Amino acid sequence: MTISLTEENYLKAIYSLSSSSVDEAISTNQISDKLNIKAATVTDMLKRLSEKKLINYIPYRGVKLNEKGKQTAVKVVRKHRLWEVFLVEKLNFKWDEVHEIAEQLEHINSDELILRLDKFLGKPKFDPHGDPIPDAKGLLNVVKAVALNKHKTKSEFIFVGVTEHSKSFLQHLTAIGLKIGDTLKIEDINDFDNSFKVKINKHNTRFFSNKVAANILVDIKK
Amino acid sequence: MTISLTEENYLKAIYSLSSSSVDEAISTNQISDKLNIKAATVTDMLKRLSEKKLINYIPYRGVKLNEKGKQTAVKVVRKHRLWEVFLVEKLNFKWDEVHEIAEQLEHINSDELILRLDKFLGKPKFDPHGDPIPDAKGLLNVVKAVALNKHKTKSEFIFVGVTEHSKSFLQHLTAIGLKIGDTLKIEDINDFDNSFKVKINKHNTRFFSNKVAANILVDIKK
DNA sequence: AATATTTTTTAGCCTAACCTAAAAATTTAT
DNA sequence: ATAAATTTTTAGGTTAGGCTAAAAAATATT
Ligand SMILES: [Mn+2]
Ligand SMILES: [Mn+2]
Ligand SMILES: [Mn+2]
Ligand SMILES: [Mn+2]
Repeated sequence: MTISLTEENYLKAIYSLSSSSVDEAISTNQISDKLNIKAATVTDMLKRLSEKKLINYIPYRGVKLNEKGKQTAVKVVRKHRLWEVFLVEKLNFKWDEVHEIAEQLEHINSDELILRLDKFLGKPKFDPHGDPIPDAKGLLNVVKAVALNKHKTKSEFIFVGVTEHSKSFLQHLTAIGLKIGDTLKIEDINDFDNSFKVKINKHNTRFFSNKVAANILVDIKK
Repeated sequence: MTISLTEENYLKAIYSLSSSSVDEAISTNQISDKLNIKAATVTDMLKRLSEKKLINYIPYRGVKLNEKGKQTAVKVVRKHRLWEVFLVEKLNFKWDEVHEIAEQLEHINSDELILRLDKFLGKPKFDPHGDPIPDAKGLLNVVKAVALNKHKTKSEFIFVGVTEHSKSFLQHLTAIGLKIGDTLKIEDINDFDNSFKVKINKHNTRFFSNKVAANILVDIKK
């Protein structure tokens, strides 16, 4: 039984929606919004994925991935993130340029290729956006990082990832001069608009809107 | 106007058929045989490619690529061969393992990616099977190599490529111990079955069936 | 030149993956 | 507990890319 590119994209979407709302069923409309595909079409596909035993679908009640479906989705995510590492580390793309190309490459079907690509890249644990790369068994380092705007303390943080992957957001961070691994220290939070005054690498002071801060993931520096 | 994966495969097939019979129109049946798609389906597609101004198609008279179609086909070939070099040179695949994966990778759509991949690989001129890689402008080193079995002389040759790309043939050459770049000297041609007795790199004597010799391309050693 | 064979096209069908409009089920508000 | 609003499904349509069977055109044989 073969899984089409389109089916892979539906599974990936359901997987991604599931990880933000743990253990709850995903609705037709959520998938429709995420993929920009009309709800009626999504219903069609859910029936087909259910037929193929990749999901548990109850009409009107939503959908969950089963083991097979989750495995398939995680594999696509693994491929996506490995290819992003390849594009940045080996071909010198910038982190805001790789997502669209990886959207294509993630559907290339060859286990041997993933295996060798992973080895060639030195078995990376994270992609250029700080997202964890599932291992060959589908196991994934859960990232316990928290968005910068959830913190109020003036302690030091390390910038470990982003939750938004749009070109404009990533380019904005590059323009500010912020890269993954940088040290961040909250110096002030403005009462008026909840914007952040932050010191980067103990050198440069920058201001982040709350929206920017909400999409920056940090670990507390030890 | 976007060109689908399927359309790319038809254009590539027509291109490949054209290079063996220069300047003659390609028939519906030739394409049907090459792609293992029924002739009626091919006719359908030829009408569509003609609509899209990628080919010159005259019903009952066959088809030729026009400039646009040729350009598209050559670009797919360029991508295919660059990816094969990547797989062999960087990921250590064997030359008989890469074709199927390259059949997928050749459809990844990103000019910037081809550009950077080419640079990363050191702008290679030939793929692992000795096939020339078209440059960014679509220009191609014409290979003037001749099949070994066309030669009768006992002079020395260099093995520069293969005309057959099947796994079984390539594995056979590997088993014999023959690699691209090796020196070949015809020691004898058997009257009975036209098989070749050949010395490889002045060391090892091997016997090639005429069919094998027909698929080995050689240059005369200077 | 007429007939037989081969090649190609046309006609009619199918499936995957999309769509819109309408109906049905569920959820929310009164 | 109804009624209104929202969500989801069903019904019917489209396009790309495949198929088979039959018709038409081109080519080969007598
Ligand atoms: Mn991405
Ligand atoms: Mn990423
Ligand atoms: Mn190949
Ligand atoms: Mn090749």
